[in-house]
Amino acid sequence: MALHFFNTYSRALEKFAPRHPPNVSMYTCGPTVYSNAHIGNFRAYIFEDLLQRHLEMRGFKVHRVMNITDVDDKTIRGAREAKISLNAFTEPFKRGFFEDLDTLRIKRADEYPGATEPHYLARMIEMIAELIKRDLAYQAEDKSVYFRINKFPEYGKLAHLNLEELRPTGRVRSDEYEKENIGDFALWKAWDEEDGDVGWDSPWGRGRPGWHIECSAMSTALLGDQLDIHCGGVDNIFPHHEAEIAQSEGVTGKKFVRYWMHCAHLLVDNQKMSKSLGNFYTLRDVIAKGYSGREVRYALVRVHYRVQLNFTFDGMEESRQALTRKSRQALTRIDEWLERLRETSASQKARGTPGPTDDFQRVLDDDLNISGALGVLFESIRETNRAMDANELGATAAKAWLQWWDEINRVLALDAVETVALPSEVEALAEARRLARLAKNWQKSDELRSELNARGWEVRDTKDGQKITRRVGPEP
RNA sequence: GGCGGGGUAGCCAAGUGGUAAGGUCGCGGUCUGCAAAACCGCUAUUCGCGGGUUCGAUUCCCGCCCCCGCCUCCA
Repeated sequence: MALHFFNTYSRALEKFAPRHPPNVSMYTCGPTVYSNAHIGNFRAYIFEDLLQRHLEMRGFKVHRVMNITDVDDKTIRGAREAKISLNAFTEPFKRGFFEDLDTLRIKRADEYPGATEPHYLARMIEMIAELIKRDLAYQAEDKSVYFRINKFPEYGKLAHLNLEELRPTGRVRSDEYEKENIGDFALWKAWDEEDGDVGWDSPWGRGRPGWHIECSAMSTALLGDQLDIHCGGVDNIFPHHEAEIAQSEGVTGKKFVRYWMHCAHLLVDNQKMSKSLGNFYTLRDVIAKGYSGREVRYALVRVHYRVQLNFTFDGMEESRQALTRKSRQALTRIDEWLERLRETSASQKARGTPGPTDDFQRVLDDDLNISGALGVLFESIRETNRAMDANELGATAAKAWLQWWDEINRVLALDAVETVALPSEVEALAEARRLARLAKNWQKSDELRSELNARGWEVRDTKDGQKITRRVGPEP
């Protein structure tokens, strides 16, 4: 099966064909920097990371943009409460966001435009002016500028919503009488007292951009009028992405996005995360409980992106076990396997056994079927381990498997961190234990093993002697 | 009410019109001085429920039940 993705717009699996192969333009909705991002946010970013990495493995050259929303109600409120400037308020969260991306081994996008950058504000204003010129937007009595959805018949197509049947949910501000239609959304929000010193001048007076227009402006500025892929969480489908289509196509007259891809929500203990339920976790919260970024990455990537993922700490334990097989072992199941493969590849063994296939990649081609792909990985590990146990894996095959791992790991990014060097006192204890074992002094040997354990090191005896590894804790 | 996603072993989770990947947990075994790792074996006659189509359905169709999410600025 060739590469296929599920397109939210058509609600169907479609063969992937970018406009200008091998180039792929990809826009992903980024964070609003008013706090540290939570694990639900990262589920989306990891899905996008998997998507980018798989595309790259398949030979595409991905140009990816992720916006940073650094002005909105929440950032303004936060800055006001902290009595600091908007920029001073958002800056630490921006920095924290990039640190978190590194923790999770998420590849950097090519650009991270910010909504308050003058260049993009200018473009937003330009787009809004064009929409007004085309009668697709109007300035209301409250001085804000709104998009006129009645003039854009396509509005609602992405979400498959019949706008007449929308229920009021109480989340619509009742004071927005000024709008012609309840569904009209703000392109430019007129300044009010709550905004304090946050605001920019525009042809419609002082104010700030609406959330949706920022994405339309930055995506088209950096990627052109037509994008290959646009991603986000399902909650962005409506109204955010619907609005983006209306604004962008309203200005350019061209089809905005070819493939819309949305990931399902992450649940915690089967409920949506919320602070009041006490099931709200930032990435930092989970790391603070002793899990490594790699373990969190695995836990968030292992379930297909269109299925809701239920996050639990039992699931975190399971992820740890899947990677390491033994919770206190630092050497992972995968590393152990790689080490054996390296030894085998350096040997003179010439016996032929089947080498790797491209099953992993083929399974991912089917709308990023990660569970199937991981199944291929674990089966491969078991089969090659079995062959090595039986002394039946040749050096050439071992080399091929190592190469295979390098390839799939460019997508998974699940390799362990570098092995740390043994401190001298650990080295000394290990040497003493080696000598005790040589003398078959098992009591002494076990005492020394306990001593090493107590110092945070794990000892395993293999036919090649003892192996000392650091116990798993937070990633160094 | 509308729009989505899902109900597969204790738990997590793929998948196919021909009779259930993988992970985790548990038990037994090979190996080991003991452990660990690795490997082997066992653990769903069955895929929410009821009909239908079919030689055959978990997979297709119809109806129903349950869970979760979205419905105007939450990834």
